[in-house]
Amino acid sequence: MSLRMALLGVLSAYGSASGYDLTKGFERSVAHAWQAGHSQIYPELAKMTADGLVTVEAEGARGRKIYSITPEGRAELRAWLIGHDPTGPARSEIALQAFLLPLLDPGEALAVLERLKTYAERKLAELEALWAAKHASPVPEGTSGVRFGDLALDLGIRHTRTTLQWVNDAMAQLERRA
Amino acid sequence: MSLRMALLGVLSAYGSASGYDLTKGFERSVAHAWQAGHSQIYPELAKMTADGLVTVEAEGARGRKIYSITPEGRAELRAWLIGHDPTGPARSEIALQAFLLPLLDPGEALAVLERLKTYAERKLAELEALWAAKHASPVPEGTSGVRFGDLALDLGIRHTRTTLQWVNDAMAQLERRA
DNA sequence: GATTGACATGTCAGAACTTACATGTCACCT
DNA sequence: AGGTGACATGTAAGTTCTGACATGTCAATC
Repeated sequence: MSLRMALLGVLSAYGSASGYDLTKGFERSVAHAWQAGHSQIYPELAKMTADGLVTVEAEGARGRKIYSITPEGRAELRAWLIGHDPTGPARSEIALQAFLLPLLDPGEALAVLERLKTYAERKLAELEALWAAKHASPVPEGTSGVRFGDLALDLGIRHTRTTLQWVNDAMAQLERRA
Repeated sequence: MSLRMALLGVLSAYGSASGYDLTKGFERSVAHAWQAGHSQIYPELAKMTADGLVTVEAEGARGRKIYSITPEGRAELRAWLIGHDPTGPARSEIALQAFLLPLLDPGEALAVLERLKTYAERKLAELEALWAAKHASPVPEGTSGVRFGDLALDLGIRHTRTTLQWVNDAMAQLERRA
């Protein structure tokens, strides 16, 4: 269901887009909130068309199909946003490795943490670059006067910063014991 | 693969356990890092037995099967921890709703944020209770001198606090505009 | 003696997801 | 004219995950 809502949402923000656009859009903007490859997106768009949530507005060059959201699609999205109780992320390999870390001796554990740190630093840089790029050029605003995706991006940046701080503290703690 | 590693890890920490124990253990301790229900755990244990990573050490009352990790299992787990590049969480309904929030008008958006806040508060209370419970009674330490799962739990608590702070700031921002 | 509820293990259908395969268009460069 | 690479859409096989169904044991309560 969530993939559906993500697609409806991005389509709603873009006005109209092709499956290809949506795939790229996912890579760029929604990636930190929801991931999906084209092999998941194309079939889902077909199903959503069958369900009347989106329509093929036009067919462009190179077989390009331009989708747009229907009133039913808009209604479904609204209902989900307002009525659905969301859950936080259920699976994180980082958290899992953190969980299992005490199985290793301090030297090895430190090496694993070092890698987690690299990961977090790279990710933070990516997200901050995205933020900077977004705020350099004007972007459509939503009904609430907030730029589209800004809240989620902010959340992603904060989470990544928290991870980074955690990894630093964990390393310091381990070094104290070694 | 990650489910496998989570099971090997918990088994390694517990010494030995049944599928039922592992299911409960997942609910209690690893839930914030990796989730799995019994319908996933039982078949996976069977496969792991076939692959020689765990063995049925004994069969207890009520058809209870007690598993323990084999040297091969231990090796596999170590190799994964040391060699596998982990990824952060890929999907979060919370982040997705945050992303889509600008589709709603300020009043509705505020209501959604209110719900996210409740979610984060409840989760934080849960995790902190878990922490308190763990630190009230002695728990086996790992090789690195750190209590099992403490690092991951700490990470979970920090992430939840970050989410809570974010939601408060987002609400304040929206209220300023309304 | 019957019922309730935690203990305990499984299967199955369907949904969601990943990875690889497959095909073709169009613009630009050499 | 040929090659490269971004554009563009799909399919298929296999894995993972969810939610529901199914079955039986044992201890304690009523």
